[in-house]
Amino acid sequence: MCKDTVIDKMKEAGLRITPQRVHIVELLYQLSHPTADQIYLKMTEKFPYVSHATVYNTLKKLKVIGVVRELSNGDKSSHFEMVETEHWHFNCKVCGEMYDLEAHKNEVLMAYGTNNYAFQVDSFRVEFYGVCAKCNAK
Amino acid sequence: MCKDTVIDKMKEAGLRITPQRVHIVELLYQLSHPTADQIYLKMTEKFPYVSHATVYNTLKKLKVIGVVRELSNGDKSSHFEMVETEHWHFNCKVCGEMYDLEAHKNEVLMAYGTNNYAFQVDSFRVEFYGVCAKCNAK
DNA sequence: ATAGGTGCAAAGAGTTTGCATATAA
DNA sequence: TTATATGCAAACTCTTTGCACCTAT
Repeated sequence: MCKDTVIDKMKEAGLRITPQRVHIVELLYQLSHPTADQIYLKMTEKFPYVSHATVYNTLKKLKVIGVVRELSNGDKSSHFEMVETEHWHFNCKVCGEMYDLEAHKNEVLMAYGTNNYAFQVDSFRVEFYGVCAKCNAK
Repeated sequence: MCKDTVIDKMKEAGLRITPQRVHIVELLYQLSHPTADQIYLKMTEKFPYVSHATVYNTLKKLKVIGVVRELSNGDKSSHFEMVETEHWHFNCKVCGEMYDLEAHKNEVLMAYGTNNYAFQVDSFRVEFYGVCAKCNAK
């Protein structure tokens, strides 16, 4: 999903396309699953008077219309990323780094349950997102 | 992993086995991925003067020794669960409910990309936990 | 005996809200 | 034109911290 598609979806959803919002979308592509505050800090380079409210508010709306996903792994603050269908992350319990796994996917899968790989994988979980049976029935 | 195994791991890690901590472990089994505050509230039934500090502190230590995992999906507060190797959750974007998927796993997998199932699956992600290559090399 | 845990209260951090002003449509 | 977004500041919620007392080992 490219930037223009995201902006189209925002228009469809009745959201206004402001320069701030466009830049937030751009930063979501540029930065690697940033926190709200990381986006805020980058924003200030282009919009020195941007407020936290704008960043949080926009991220929340992008999430509601389904183009952004909020991630957290028990760090203080949430991370955000553009929604793509398949998603793989590796979370290091030592340094707290969150890796995107497009490149390392097979290596991590192989590493699961062995000690012979650069990544040491202790466990994994799978998260599905959508509408549950109960809400679907309404 | 049963309660006694968890308590053994706590001893091995040099943690003291207090009545409060035993009860927190029990509640982690009884409740379905509770928040810290849900555990705190249940605690007060047995320990009327328990403090938030005790609950948060204990959950953190259980997490560090690897028997508890902290989950979050952008709700205000984190959810906690006992670590088991394979983990599947379904997160409903309408009601916010988090379902354990042992029973529904196949149904959810089938539902991915179709409209013919009770669960409507929009996307998924996979989270691995362990030690990254960089930290492993140290 | 003593290192570590508990309960209390206050502080900290991230996020949200209310409101006046500004702006996209 | 006008409904919506922005920026500011204050409020709110979740989590952590400091400290005196207590307790598991």
